[in-house]
Amino acid sequence: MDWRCGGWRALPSRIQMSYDHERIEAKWQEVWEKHRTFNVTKDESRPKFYNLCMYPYPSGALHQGHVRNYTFGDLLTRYKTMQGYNVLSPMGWDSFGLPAENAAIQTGAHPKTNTEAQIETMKTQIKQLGSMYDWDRELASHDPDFYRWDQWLFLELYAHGLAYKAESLVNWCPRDQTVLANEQVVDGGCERCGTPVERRKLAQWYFKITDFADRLLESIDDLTEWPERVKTMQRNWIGRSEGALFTIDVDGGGSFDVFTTRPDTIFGMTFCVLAPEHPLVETLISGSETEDEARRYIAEAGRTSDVERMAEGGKTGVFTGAYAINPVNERRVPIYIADYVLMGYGTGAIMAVPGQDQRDWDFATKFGLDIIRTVEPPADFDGEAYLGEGKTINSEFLDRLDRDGAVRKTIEWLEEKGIGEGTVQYRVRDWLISRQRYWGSPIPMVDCDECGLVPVPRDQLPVLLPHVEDYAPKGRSPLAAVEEFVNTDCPECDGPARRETDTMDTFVDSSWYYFRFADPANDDAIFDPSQPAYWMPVDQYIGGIEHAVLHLLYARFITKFLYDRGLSTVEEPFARLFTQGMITLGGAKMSKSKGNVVDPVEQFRSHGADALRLYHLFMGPPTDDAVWNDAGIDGTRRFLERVWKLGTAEHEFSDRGPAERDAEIIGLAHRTVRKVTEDVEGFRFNTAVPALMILANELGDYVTGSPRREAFDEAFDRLLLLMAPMAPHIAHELWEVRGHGRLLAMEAWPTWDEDLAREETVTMIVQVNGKVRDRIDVSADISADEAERMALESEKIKAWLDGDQVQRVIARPPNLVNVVKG
RNA sequence: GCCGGAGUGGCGGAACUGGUAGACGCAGGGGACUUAAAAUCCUCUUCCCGCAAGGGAGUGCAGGUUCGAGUCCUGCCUCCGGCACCA
Repeated sequence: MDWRCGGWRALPSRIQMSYDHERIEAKWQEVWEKHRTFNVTKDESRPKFYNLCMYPYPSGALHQGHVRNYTFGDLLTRYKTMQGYNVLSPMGWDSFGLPAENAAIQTGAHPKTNTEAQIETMKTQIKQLGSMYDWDRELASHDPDFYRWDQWLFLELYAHGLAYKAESLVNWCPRDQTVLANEQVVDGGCERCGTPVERRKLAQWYFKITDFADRLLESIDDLTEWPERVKTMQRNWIGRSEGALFTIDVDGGGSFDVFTTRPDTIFGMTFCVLAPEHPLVETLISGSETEDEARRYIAEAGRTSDVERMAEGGKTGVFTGAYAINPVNERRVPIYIADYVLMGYGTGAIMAVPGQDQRDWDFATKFGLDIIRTVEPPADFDGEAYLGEGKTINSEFLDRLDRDGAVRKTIEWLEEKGIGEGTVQYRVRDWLISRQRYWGSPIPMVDCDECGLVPVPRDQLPVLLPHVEDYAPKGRSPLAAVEEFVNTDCPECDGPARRETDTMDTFVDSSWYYFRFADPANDDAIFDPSQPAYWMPVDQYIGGIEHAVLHLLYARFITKFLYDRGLSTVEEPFARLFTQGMITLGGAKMSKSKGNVVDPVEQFRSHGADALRLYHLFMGPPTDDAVWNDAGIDGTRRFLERVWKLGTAEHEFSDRGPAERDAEIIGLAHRTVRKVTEDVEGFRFNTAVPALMILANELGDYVTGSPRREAFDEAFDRLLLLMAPMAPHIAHELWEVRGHGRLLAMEAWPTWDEDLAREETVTMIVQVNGKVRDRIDVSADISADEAERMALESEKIKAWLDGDQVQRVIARPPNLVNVVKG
């Protein structure tokens, strides 16, 4: 019989009770908000769980990436709440920054007006998704109550020598008209707009993240619940290299320092190279015969971007006319200027060893310089520079040593002579945080002719961002044009002074906002340390992989700083990190500019938030990119319709005694609880949803054939409990319809009984020589001997054996028996 | 170049510590219901041979280990991501 049509009959009073998702979703969103289920305070009696999704930039329109993110996050909030945790799930807005400012420039509305309108729209949409937050803790980075503490943090870093202003070569985005941090340059272009960056020499503000490089690197090992991929990216970014730093004298006076990871090859140095921007260059070339050529080369190098330099292919450079003395053997070698040596790494100068370095080899062959091998390559080696292991040669006191031995001995020698030492270099640079843009937190510094740079006293915070009508980018901060902002009194001497007009990188905001969520309304301090002492670390952090280095590195740095200041009890902010994949359509990430956006708000109307949430959970492994398929959401909607009918139909229950099929459906329900619990713990939502579907489908069959009410109730209620974090609206409605008094969200997460979950019979497969030849239903606790006997008695197996000798029987009860014949 | 990750039906994807490859869903074929359509339901759906019973092949390619390999090992190919003239 067709259970969905004939196995039940709808009562007249329930005719209006079709699955009306719009009514149900609006109803429960209101209930949850009124009930304040997800508003929390410190509660030492329960274990805490801080669950956080990376706070969004308020674009004004929820997109599928947000939906995916918040669906995962909300699932966990609800799941952990049902498990009895005190769950902190806050939401806020990354509302400062270029996107907000650029959007405002396009619409003509002021960034503040625009941003605040967009926050309201997005908040409504997030609520429509049914995703629950403690809105009492809402914060927005453009709010003076928030950015005041950005400024406080800046001053705290400044006071401890970790914020400084310095002039150096920086990355400049000509389109956004501002400088960028190294982390914000991707493939030589601006992280936001892709425009190739230019190099400019400018005075800018930095946070001294390099002081924390070793700690940031070392504690990556403690992040056991972080994806390996992200940890690798951070390790690469920090880029630790062990080697030696030593001084090389210039023949005729002067000297420069070089860093090398291969001090063992020092006897192979046949020339030296300085970066074009190296401070010694000017001295070396003035008056030399190659002076004009060198000046042209330096000027050219200054104009071209890093991308262009590398695209050129081949090495370029100019002889300075000067010579250096190799300290180990007094050999006189030429000093070149070449742009393959970067001023920003190491000392901006190298000892060139073409025998063991391919870049130096390329340069040496192009300029006809000597090549000396100091590591013996294998006999069959036919390459150019040899980078492998080998015996040291042509190196006097290092000869015949292996690499490690030669490295150690060279460093000893340098240290004895007092000209060098073993050292460690990091690739990571200090974090450039000043921006020449309007929509950000003003840097709380004052420049006084008498006193120099003076920090704004903390009781004068916040330095309010003035209202400006003309905030279009001009290459310097729009604040510089606001006289009443710029002109101020020096906090030290009361004389006339000028305010710093650059604003802070928005990654400063996001580097500590998760602390503020623990104590969001504090007017007296960035937060009361007792609050994060309870809530931190974030137990689960969820967001996109694009922040693998940027935000996640900065946040780790600031947390370590706060830890050192005694403000944080944890040294790492995020205990468990989950990075979700993107949603693609037509082979590209969904974006407005590509015109491949599927608007979630439309789907709230057409399919409902629950169907959309389930589809996001179902569509594939949460970590992987997922291809959007319009028809996919039809499938999860159909599933919900079936559950709805199961929950609202009047089933014809039987008053017969318990039978095997009752035990089967209850067993399946218990197995489903086990499966879903394990899958949720392991972030395998894509396999948890099918488990629910199987249970619902089986329940559908069950109710058509004289079901017992007790068995149905036990199984179906478990289904609703399992669905509560995934499709919360429909689950709550059905829970109520079925007469349960308590709010489903407050019920305990279901448990399972292993005895009930155990399957009575299983299908044992019987193989002959590894090929499946028969299937036999057997008791789950069958013995190996019994399994073997049944297999050999099978008619099909006898036919396959065809009288041949049985060599061996492998029995793996209850699943498999393999009969091996000769 | 270096470091990660991944290749499974028409599609998204399942497959515990090596043990029924293709769960679940989508799409498609056939059927029921309907005046009809939609919706819903039933059923089939990896490929090849066969009327069928059944057989054979099959998880990027080539080998290997094993009673047995999507899973382990070796060597390739392809794709994706990160880093990259970092001394």
